[in-house]
Amino acid sequence: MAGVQNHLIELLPRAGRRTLLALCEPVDLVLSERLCAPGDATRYAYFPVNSIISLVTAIDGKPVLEVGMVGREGMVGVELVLGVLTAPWHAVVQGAGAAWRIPSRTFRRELRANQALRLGLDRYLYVLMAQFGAGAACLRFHLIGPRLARWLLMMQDRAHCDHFHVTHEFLAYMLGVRRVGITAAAGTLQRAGLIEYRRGELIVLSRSGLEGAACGCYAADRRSYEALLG
Amino acid sequence: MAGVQNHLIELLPRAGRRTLLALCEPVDLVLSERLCAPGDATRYAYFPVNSIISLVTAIDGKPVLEVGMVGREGMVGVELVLGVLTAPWHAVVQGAGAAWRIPSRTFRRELRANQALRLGLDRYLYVLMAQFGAGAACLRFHLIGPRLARWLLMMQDRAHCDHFHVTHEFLAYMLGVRRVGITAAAGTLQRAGLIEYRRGELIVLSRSGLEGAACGCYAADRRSYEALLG
DNA sequence: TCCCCTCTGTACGCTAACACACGGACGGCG
DNA sequence: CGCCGTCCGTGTGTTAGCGTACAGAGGGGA
Repeated sequence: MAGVQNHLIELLPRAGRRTLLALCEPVDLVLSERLCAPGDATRYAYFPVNSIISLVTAIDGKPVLEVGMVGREGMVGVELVLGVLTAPWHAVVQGAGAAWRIPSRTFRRELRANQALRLGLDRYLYVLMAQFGAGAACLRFHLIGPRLARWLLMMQDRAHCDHFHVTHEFLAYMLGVRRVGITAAAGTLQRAGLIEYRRGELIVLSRSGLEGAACGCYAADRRSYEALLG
Repeated sequence: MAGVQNHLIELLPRAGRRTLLALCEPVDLVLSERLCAPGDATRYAYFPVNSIISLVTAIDGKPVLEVGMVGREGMVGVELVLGVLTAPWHAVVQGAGAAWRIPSRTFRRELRANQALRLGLDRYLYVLMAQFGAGAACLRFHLIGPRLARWLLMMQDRAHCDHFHVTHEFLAYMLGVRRVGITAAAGTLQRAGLIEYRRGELIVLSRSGLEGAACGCYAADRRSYEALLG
């Protein structure tokens, strides 16, 4: 029980937590694994422990832009909470690690029985929606540099360590920009001494520096989460 | 009962519909009225009949970009469904008209009692989330022209008439672009014979033409709604 | 050790959209 | 009828980011 390590589960009262965990199985998610795709029936819900999953939206079926990031503060498969069996986006493992997994049917049954679970996940859904709204504005009005800084901070929050495996190419994909755009922005952050990277490994040197470089959306997101699930 | 005219309510079984309507009162929403703002406690939920409401997201407290549009196919106040009492965005009346209104407390109580209501609204929430995700990609990758065409079509669907009162200035605000950008795009649509406008009045001349000019996001949104609430 | 593949740096031309500014046109109101 | 506020058209210069292309630098595998 001490090793649960998913915030949404930890928020449950003792009894509800125990029954939910009894229905879950621990899994190791591997890098680039696709947990679901739009249109496909969702087979499992996931509660990440130290894994990280990106929610990636598609245009004409092709995934093009990250719209959400899920770590131990959240879950993958929110559509099940709303009684829908297919996901509206791709969910791609972006940081390998452990997660709790529960079959869709079992999860939906438990949702009906476990009131506290339902209430907690409803709040998480609200936070997600709020982030989507704010994220759209960020995408439209903020420059690549601040957006990159924000992304790195979100990543670090979920990775719980200061270095991770990402290429410029990948970052460009997540932020919906060209690789060259990332090279420029990341170069600036590196010259400022905030990060350091080489060949796909990136290290955060100054968290506070990044917070200064990031747009206000990062702080806003955190406040929103804290207020409802803190 | 014949005059209900809100799709979410009409989807309810006869009994549930009747009890919900008994708790609602009809109101007339006036142009530019603000139904809620982020941070404020939501006082009422609204089920538009022939009114139209824009959901507008803010950066640093200033509303800057429309992220959703609500007409008789939806509702304002979804946060209440998730058990949260404050809205994450502004809701601004964009087309005057009638709506059903229900106080927050009453609505939440009814939600607990009326299972069908809850199930229907959950699905609506899913559609909203899906639209937010897709909308972000649209915002990022599509040009002003197609986005404008899409917006006009969404508006027409909800207004149920082919002319409405909007200025270029206002359209620019909704789409998060400059007024001049709209002038250029709207001029193109007008020269193509798809719309006609003068001094704040805009008329759709060719719906099918607009459908051709709009990005695929319009059709995708409709499909998504039809699939779940059609 | 050498090769090849991946990743990063840089360069060039292009364009959608930006900021700002101004003039003209319509229309309500006195 | 004339005034003035609102709304639309246009023009000029600027910029962030795009598409593309190529070269060098690591690093792993044969």
